[in-house]
Amino acid sequence: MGVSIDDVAAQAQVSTATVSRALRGLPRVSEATRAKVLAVAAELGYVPSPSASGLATGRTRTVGVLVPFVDRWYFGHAIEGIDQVLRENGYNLLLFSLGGYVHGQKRSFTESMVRKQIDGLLVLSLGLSEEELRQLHHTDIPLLSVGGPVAGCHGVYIDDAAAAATATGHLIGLGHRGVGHIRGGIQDEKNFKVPALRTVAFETAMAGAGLELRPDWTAAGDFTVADGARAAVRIFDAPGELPTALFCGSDEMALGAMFEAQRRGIRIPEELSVVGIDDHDFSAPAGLTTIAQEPWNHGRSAAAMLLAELAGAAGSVRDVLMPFELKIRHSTAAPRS
Amino acid sequence: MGVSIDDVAAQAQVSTATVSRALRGLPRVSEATRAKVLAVAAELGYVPSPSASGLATGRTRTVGVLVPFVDRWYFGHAIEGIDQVLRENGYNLLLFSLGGYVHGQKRSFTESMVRKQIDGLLVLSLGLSEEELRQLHHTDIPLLSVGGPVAGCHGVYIDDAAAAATATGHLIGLGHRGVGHIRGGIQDEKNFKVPALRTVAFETAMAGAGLELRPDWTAAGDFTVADGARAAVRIFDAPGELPTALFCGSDEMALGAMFEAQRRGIRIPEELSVVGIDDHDFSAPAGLTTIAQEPWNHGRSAAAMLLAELAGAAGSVRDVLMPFELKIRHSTAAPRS
DNA sequence: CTGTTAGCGCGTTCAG
DNA sequence: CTGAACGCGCTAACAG
Repeated sequence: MGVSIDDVAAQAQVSTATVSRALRGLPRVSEATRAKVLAVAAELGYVPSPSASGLATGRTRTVGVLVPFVDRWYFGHAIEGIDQVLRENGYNLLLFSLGGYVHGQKRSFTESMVRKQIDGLLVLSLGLSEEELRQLHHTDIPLLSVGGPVAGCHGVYIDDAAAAATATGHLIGLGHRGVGHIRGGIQDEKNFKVPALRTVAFETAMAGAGLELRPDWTAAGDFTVADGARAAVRIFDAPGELPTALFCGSDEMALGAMFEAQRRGIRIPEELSVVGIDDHDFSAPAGLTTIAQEPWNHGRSAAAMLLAELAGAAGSVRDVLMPFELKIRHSTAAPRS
Repeated sequence: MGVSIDDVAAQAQVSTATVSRALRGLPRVSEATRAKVLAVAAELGYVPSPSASGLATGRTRTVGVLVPFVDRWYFGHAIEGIDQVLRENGYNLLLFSLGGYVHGQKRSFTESMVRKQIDGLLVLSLGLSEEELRQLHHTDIPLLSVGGPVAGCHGVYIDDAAAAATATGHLIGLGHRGVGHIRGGIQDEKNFKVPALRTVAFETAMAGAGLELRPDWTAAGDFTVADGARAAVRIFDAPGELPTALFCGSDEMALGAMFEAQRRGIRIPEELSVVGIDDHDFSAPAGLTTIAQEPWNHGRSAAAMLLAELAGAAGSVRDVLMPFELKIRHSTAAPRS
């Protein structure tokens, strides 16, 4: 079954040490014998055992990716980007998903899951508890966050406050004065700061323009379409006049609000402008104005930095701010009157 | 740094063999010494090295998951389900994504990626080439497909033909006679049969009802919203009358078509009924009538079977048909006149 | 019930 | 430039 390095060595009539050196492109091997070894290895279909080389070197050529969900827009795309550069460099991707809160039970992530299994870890938009963070740092493997700031480690993400401010500014610039808000973070996941950053930036922008924050025009959701629709219901059902615009903490929630508006015959953008953040795959087809970010590039960038660090370039892992861009489509316009 | 089994053995004043037995819950260890070992291990924060035990046992407690994309509805949810049961059983999940066709270059999946790294493999809705399949079987690790039939190995998925027939039947039962079709599979991925199964079932159902298949009412997409919208453009732009209903190969395409219809002021369901397959997260909020399937359960079921097989229950891996259900919402109704 | 002894397959000194 | 020998950390077979 398993053809090992000894088989190759025997067949090539050299020692296992030479095979090892030849196959890994190390110097101190004559071109002749290297060619010979390569040929024999290929012929025998030899592939080194990761377990064995892992044991010998202490490195697994595997990086862990910790995510709260894999089935959400940002994470799916980020993982895709990470996978690309990992694979390009011969690294494996070990996935750890917390799967939201299955059955209300939080699945915890512990050092033991990581111990000696991975060379580095990418943490996606996830607030780790102090305890978990401490354990992780204790293992001394390189750590990097993607999608949002995580206390105690560097990360790659967009400036969420600036993004939210831009979106809000777009609405205000259009002339809107009654702006509602569907914010994220209803679940209040520990240390996950993105929803709060966007919320605060919105409120600051509104205050800066001298506009009122109306509680009855504010609702929270957990970043999903369904929650966006539910939040919209609460705002639309509030007594009195409706806002002329809605700032949503994520495109999914914005889209949910649009569905609800459509259900009620509220015309967009004539009666209501809606803006989100993300540039979800559905946003362009739906004509949603939004702040675009590219999670796959966040993933690529983060993975590249982590690999550089693993390759020995200490200090490669640092904070990186990714670009975002306002994409004006058909869901926003100047208010009616 | 790494506290090894020897450290535990020394500290507990027993042999490494005893430590190994105690920690793995094997018999032939007195409760007293087992407790002692457990205590010491906990105190020292000992965690076995996967590489070492992998080398010794030949098993990695890791299963590979091969997907065409991770950032698509079906796959993201299926992976989530797989991850759950794997984690519950102490297994790791090694992810291999083909990432669609990055830069037009197909990333190939080879035996070497798997060699000695995983104990089993779950292939998600992916047509492997004959060559790849042969290589994989050659490694003799258990193989199981999820989401669609793959020649040469068992799988868990829904009866796509029946699902498509049910959706089509719903339209016909409502009285529609002019039914358009947005089908999947434009990319024609090798061996990926799901789009074709749904397409054929639709055409058979139409023929069975004595209804005409009009080429100008047919368009193809690759299962995404954007493509659904594009396909709808082609159908809506066709000269002559429009169909009164549209059967779509996936919810994403159905949703794309709905966006395009809305853009043109075509009212749903008054002027056009739309039905899809999947029950995508956006479908309920959008009011889309569809055939619901639950990919996370497909993943859970497949992972469970694979684990049973790995646990020694030969024959555990077999074909399983998962349920689907017609969910009537607001996108379908009887035709106007 | 427990300890001793071999490897598992590969990387890595250190001689030559 | 090459080979022999040891060790990585753990499990498995065999004694005791």
